[in-house]
Amino acid sequence: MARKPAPGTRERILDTAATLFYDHGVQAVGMQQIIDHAECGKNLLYREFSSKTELVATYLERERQAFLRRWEEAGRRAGDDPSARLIAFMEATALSVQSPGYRGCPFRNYLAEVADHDDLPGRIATAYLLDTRERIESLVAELNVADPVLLTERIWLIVEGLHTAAAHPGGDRAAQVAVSLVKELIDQAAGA
Amino acid sequence: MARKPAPGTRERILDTAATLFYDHGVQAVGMQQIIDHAECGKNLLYREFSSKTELVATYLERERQAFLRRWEEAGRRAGDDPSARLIAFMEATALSVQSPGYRGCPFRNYLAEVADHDDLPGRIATAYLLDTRERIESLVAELNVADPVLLTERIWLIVEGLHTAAAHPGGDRAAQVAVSLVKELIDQAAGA
DNA sequence: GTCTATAAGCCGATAGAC
DNA sequence: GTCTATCGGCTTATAGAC
Repeated sequence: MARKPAPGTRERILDTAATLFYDHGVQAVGMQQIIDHAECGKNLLYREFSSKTELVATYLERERQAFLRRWEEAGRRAGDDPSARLIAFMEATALSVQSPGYRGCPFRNYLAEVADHDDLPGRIATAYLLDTRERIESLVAELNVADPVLLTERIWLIVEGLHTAAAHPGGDRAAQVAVSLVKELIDQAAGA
Repeated sequence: MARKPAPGTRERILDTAATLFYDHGVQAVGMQQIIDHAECGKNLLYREFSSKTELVATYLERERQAFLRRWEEAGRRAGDDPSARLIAFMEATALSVQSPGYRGCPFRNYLAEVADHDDLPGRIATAYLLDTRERIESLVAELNVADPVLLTERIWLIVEGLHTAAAHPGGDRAAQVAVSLVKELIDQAAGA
């Protein structure tokens, strides 16, 4: 009789790969390296993930799902007020970029290191960016501001800057500065 | 006697490598690919650049020199007023990120795709970031604003965001938005 | 574990200027 | 013929894939 597949193998490989991909970049990590760290055989890895591209896509998709959960949780705690939800999103982002070992946004890093955005990982990464931007756009549309397009563009610029700046030397204060600046822009657009 | 070395060989190879490195990422481009595009032999490339790391470092260093020239030229045209110089820098940056084929800042892309920042290319890239940030800091210090540290952090956040956002889908308006936002922040900090 | 492709880097072979 | 800039193939390691 055949041996039963060990449960959680796929997740364990994916965990290992995700850590390596994030810490060293997708291109710099080889399949052999993942196998060594996951302590599995090549056959097992290729049984679960038919190619490196698929493994990368799964890694990014899992990150995307995690982002969506964080977004929903932050939104739930912030209630119905769109400005509170925007600030909650900024604070959640600020928290994530301040986590130890932060090395930039996985999606932005992927798009920076791989030029071809037409394969599955590239489509997931661009979808993440467009989706996040649209979520901000929707919340801003609920605010009663004179120029919602401008405010959306400004917040998005700060979000992009936050992810990038926090990964660079001297980026320790970026999170705090980004949150306070977005608050000020919302107040300024809504208030006065 | 002996054959004369062809003039401009080093520059031609470097031009080719720079284009490939920028368009496809440093890691994705092999030495053979550079040789094929530059239409030279391996020996010639390795005579001019002893390793790929050195070639990448030379590429980044040349980009850094080009940045310094643009900075000085923009500063010269803006005159002595620090706020005019800051805005001139933002406008020059806005222009560069709107150039066709823009695929992000070469230094930030390098740091995103290579995790080890201790080798020569990594040191050049981080030096560029710290230097640029300090230049902004110096100009802001010349302004009479209540909180120069905060204004510096805010402008830097927008600069980081501009480089990143302009490379992403829907980033067409980022340049214009970044310039106008920095103008507003300077006016707000100095004026009212 | 093995296979093929390709990476970086090295060296014998080639060829063009005197 | 001689000398050297340049070329193309070689080596070793490692990539992805079966």
